[in-house]
Amino acid sequence: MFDPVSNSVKFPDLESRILRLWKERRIYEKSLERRRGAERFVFYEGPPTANGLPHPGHCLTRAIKDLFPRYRTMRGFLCERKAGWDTHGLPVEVEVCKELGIHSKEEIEAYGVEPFIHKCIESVFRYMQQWERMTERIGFWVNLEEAYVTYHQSYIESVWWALKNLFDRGLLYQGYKIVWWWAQGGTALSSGEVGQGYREVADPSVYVKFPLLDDQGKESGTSLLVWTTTPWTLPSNQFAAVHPDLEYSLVEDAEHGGKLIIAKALVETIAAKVGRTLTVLSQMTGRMLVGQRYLPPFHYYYQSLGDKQGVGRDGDPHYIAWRVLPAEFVTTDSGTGIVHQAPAFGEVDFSVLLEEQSQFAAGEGPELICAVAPDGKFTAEAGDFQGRWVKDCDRDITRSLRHRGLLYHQEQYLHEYPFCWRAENDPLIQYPRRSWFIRTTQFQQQMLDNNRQVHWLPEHIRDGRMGNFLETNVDWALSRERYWGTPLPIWQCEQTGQQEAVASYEALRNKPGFAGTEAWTKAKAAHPELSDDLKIHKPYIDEITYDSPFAPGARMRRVPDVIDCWFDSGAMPFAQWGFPHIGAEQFGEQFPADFISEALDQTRGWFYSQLAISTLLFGDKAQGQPPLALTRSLDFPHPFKHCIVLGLMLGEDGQKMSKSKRNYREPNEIFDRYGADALRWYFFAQQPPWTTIRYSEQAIKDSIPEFLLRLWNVYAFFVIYARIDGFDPAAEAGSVEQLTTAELSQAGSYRPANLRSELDRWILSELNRCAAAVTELMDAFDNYNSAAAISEFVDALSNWYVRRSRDRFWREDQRDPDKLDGYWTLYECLLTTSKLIAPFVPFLAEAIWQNLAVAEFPKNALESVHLCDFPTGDAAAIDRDLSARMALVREIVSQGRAARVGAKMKVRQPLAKVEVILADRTHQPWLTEHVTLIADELNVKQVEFTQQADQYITYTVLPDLKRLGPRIGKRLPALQQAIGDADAAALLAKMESDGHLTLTVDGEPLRLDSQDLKVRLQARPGWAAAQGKSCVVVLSTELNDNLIAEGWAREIVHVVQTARKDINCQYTDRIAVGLDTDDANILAAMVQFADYIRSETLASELTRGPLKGVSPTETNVGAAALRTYVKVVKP
RNA sequence: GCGCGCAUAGCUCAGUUGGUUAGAGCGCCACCCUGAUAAGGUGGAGGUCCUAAGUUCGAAUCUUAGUGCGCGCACCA
Repeated sequence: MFDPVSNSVKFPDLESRILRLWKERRIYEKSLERRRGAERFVFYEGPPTANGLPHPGHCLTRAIKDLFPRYRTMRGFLCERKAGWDTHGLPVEVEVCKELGIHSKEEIEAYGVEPFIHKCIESVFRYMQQWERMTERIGFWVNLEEAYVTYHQSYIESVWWALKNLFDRGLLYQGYKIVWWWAQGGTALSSGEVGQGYREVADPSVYVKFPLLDDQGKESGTSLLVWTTTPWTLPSNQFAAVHPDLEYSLVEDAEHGGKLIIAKALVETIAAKVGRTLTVLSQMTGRMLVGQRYLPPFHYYYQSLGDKQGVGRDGDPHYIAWRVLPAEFVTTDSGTGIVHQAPAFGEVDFSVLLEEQSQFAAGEGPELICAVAPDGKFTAEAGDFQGRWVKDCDRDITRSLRHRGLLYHQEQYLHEYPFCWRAENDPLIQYPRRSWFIRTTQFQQQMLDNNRQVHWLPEHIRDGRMGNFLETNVDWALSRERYWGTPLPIWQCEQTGQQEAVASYEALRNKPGFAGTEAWTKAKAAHPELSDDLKIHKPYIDEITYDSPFAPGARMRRVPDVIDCWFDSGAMPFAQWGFPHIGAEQFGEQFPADFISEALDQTRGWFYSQLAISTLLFGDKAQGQPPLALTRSLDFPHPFKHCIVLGLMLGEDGQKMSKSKRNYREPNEIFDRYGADALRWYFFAQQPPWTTIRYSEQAIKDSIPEFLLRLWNVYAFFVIYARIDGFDPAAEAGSVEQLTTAELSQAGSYRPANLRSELDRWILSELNRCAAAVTELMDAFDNYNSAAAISEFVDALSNWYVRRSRDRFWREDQRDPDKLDGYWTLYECLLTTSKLIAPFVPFLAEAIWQNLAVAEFPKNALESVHLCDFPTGDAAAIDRDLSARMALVREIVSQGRAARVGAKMKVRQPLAKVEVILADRTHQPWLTEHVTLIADELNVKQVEFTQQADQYITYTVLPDLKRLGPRIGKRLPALQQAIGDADAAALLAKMESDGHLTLTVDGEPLRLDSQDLKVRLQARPGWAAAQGKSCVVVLSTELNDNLIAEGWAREIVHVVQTARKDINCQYTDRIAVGLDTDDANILAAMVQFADYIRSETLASELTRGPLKGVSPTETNVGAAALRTYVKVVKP
């Protein structure tokens, strides 16, 4: 027996009950158990960073990550889902710093690295719990107990193994490079991280004079005009660069008093900027300027090195700096065409220096000039500016230039500039630094090849965003001079500087002379609760030393760096298992992933880091690189095959979601108000997942009545009547499991579909059509169109099948075969729908299944819908003709209603006749046999399909362009003209009689068959008619006494039904009705249709006049007053 | 500056390989139903498919250019 169903359902409450059920009965575990040994569908969880609270955008990611694994599990695959947490790196350190109210590295050091690390792990742990709660609440089934965590020792050792592999192959190297440097944080950032922090800012932009020197080293009176937006780099100026082939002009600015050299193309622009006339004195090419010496804007280095010369490779002496150099990259897009070179603060400038150095004999060339310390403050070499943050000095530097007459012009320059992605107020600077790099550029082509094999959704990511990113690949800046991260596993000989990589703690312990474990032992003794994973983190790991294999007596010490946390997450395909130290079997079984999904911002993040690491480590079988010990062959793509790239979710205001703007609602509040299913359905059904999605609370709310509640009402309807009628499938069908058609058909009263009514066969056909479509779409990762198909089916079920079936369920005879057919049909539809929606809205699906299957078959039915097989549709049950026909019926009814509205004829008033004119008469014979349905819906006595309908309509005959276009192409307009000129009715008559006709088009005959022409109908004015795409419906509005009387009767029924509702009748209550009116017509109708009124209203007594002790309902029927008395009759 | 994407009804969004009358939901207006009922349903109004040029017999759809928005990239000196 089914449990009674509340008709005022609260989805959030229902969901919490389901969550308990899943947990208590371990349904997720059982869903995997059922598929043990089956083919795998491999899913990788991109680890969320555990350093902040989740917002609705994260809910979308988790919902999509749940949808496809659930679906594939129901389709028979084994899909294990291991949770994961990204726990290292800058984000965490920054969060902890905020908490401690500190910022710089000095402050962290002063606080103490050891307690700082302890804070980091605490912070991560806290956020992980928040995320776990959201994960469970949204119904994301994932194994949280065995989550991989990037700070775990086993995980780190996997990463170490990978790094050792790269190191041993010469792919991990230390280089002196200009990096994007976070001065306050004291570390370099990867290009991926830098990319996350670009912001538009206004910087000072200065035009500075560099006075040229003559042969004697005296000022010549002419200056180079140089532009920069970073005045703070001027003290470190080393060269000025010009394009050798560019034209330059010597100009005079009379007012400012001086001769200047500017690119010819920019003279006018600069004159306009300063608002003065620049008189051109002469022209020259850049080549002619090359080699000239100038006076730099600051003397800090110049005073000691200005006259210094070095021996060039040509054997001659050359000045080592402050000369004009040729450079191809100089353009006239902006500035002056002469570029200030501070090699310490620009990658290109630095390469200019290297090039220049190569022109000198060893040790003779220019050294790098850098007046800025790693903390971003000027060094003692910058005199007055010493100790000050460089960006703060821009103003004073400009002032100094002005005082000395070197500032020619100053303005604000609006441009994008990178800031630290985690410390938003810290601008990054380019800075020379020795750091560790992975030689990814060497594998650029392989990465591109690998990427090309990935099935990206949407497709354009492949060659677009991802492809372009790979095309501009640079070596991965891996090291971070920070604290909370995977330590770089490289130990260096303190004597020779030689290095080696270590792949595990075990390997380290086996080194001769291994020592330095005291720090950890002591910490653990003082804080026994400390996680053992900290043992291989800073600062403890830094204490570990061992005997150098490179020099007797020397010790090996670890380099101090930790690594980019993106490398951590990118290593998860193997590191989640601890591969290769442990977990080789799991890795072999679960590599590569069939499916991953994250938001668009992960293109340069997790998508890239995975792809890069995998390509470098595992290569491609086809390209001959020996794969590591894997059970699967290693063809591209790996480590993932299908990737859904989610669009970013914007806040309600169209802006990026941000905590400070509060332009979104906390996920928990959404769950409490609307429920997880409502949110999920909104995600899946509102738009394809890769579109930028604007958070809309209203749309989430709407998914309840539009879908969830609509289905719930059908379900509630079924249960209400099944209980009333004692419909009890379990009494008839014994051994069931998934309640499939085959299983249900054991029941005695279950009749095969072909014996059931047209309506039953229709909805079963729709059901199977829907299931087949959803299966095909979901196999192709198309959740949007799947949801649309399901929604359409539920609409058909609710608004046509149930509505059209109601009177069957009201029949007295509980064993009426047609009634039982209805129950079986609706039961099957609901059971199958529950399975279809299970991956999408798992809570509602489960609630329905629990009642319709489990409560009814407690011993036999599978205990959760999520253990069932996904319904793929039975082709034999699909009847496309029937679908088309029923669609036509629905259109006719819809047009009939429109015609009634137009004629102001309410549906309660029966009409004698409607006439239907079809544009295409293919289905007319069938319709003729099924007119009762139409008659009933439209409340008419007779439905006629009219062929000779000229009085009602005009025909327009149109060519079927889609058919004819390819065939006759350019002749189409002439054909359209010819058809337009001809008499439509005559053409149709001809077509009707001959099956084809021939028209003269462009002087040539053209034979058309019936398929080539389409008919459009238009209702003539003057009739109560409405026209749709494929039919015109004409009402006969003439009434006779009989029709009017029946109309009265229906009015009476309406009034009585309302009264039933007013006195809160149960569905099955019998009533006594008294009607009191002076209107003879109504009285007559009451007598004439007494039986009808009684049966419609469940009235056992129908009398004229008042009922004792009952207060009447006063209504007007037409012009007459009617007093209605209703009371429940005790059985 | 370069690249990727987006632009359709008041709002949120669909629109399948180019095809005749461009759809849905919400909102609005008018109604219906009353044995799923603090539900349900029907109809209507509402659209220069961002602009312009082009390709084509035919363009919301394809091409090019432009405008606006989002995102990304970086030799922004």
